[in-house]
Amino acid sequence: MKKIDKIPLDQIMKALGDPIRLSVIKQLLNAKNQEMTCGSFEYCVQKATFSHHIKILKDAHILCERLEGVKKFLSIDPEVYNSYPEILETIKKSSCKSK
Amino acid sequence: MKKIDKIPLDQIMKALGDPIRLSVIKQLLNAKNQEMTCGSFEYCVQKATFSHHIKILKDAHILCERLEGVKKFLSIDPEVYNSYPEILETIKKSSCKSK
DNA sequence: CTTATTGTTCGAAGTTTGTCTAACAATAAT
DNA sequence: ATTATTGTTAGACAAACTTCGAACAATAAG
Repeated sequence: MKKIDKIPLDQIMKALGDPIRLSVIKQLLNAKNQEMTCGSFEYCVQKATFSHHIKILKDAHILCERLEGVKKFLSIDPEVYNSYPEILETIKKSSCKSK
Repeated sequence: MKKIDKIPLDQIMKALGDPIRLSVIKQLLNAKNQEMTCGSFEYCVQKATFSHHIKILKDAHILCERLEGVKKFLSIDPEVYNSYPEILETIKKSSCKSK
């Protein structure tokens, strides 16, 4: 149980350096309550591949989840809003497709 | 000779998702006149490897260069200041090592 | 002309990544 | 009990990435 004091920027950047993962963040920023289930995202790969990308975002502590029965609600980790607000701002403004 | 209308954010992120390359940007942000020669950077890999990372940053249109004899002065592409100022701001504030 | 400086290019080796299909697990609904 | 929904895991594979040493190229200095 190791506490992450601060997520290194290069790991954040690496995790976000992919169109699918960037799209996930963008969709979350536009979503009601800032949360979505895996299945409610729009993506252009197989389910398993998408799950893989979600895992990368969770491993990088960019996403966190909330369970509700069989559903998992994903949202952006509050720590990202605190540590890297400009990055979220940049993604929001970017033209990366969000759907 | 193709003109780049806008550099996609995911490509910027991918290029910056590496500690060496992030360090290059950080060192440039702290440098006098915002420019440095390849040889004046601090890095912990072989010369050839470093050259490879510089090439990635140039291919992503994050760096541009100015020749002066046998030296190449590298600097951050002005387009990055225009399109993604918050990212440079984030790197400047980050604790990624700059030397 | 020879040597030093500055930086790139060329394989090669090993690692990581992205993708898929298939199978699995857990809850919910019929 | 069976079936549907939601999502993960395992195995496989090709493509991309990181790194290195060695060779190369171009200019500058002796």
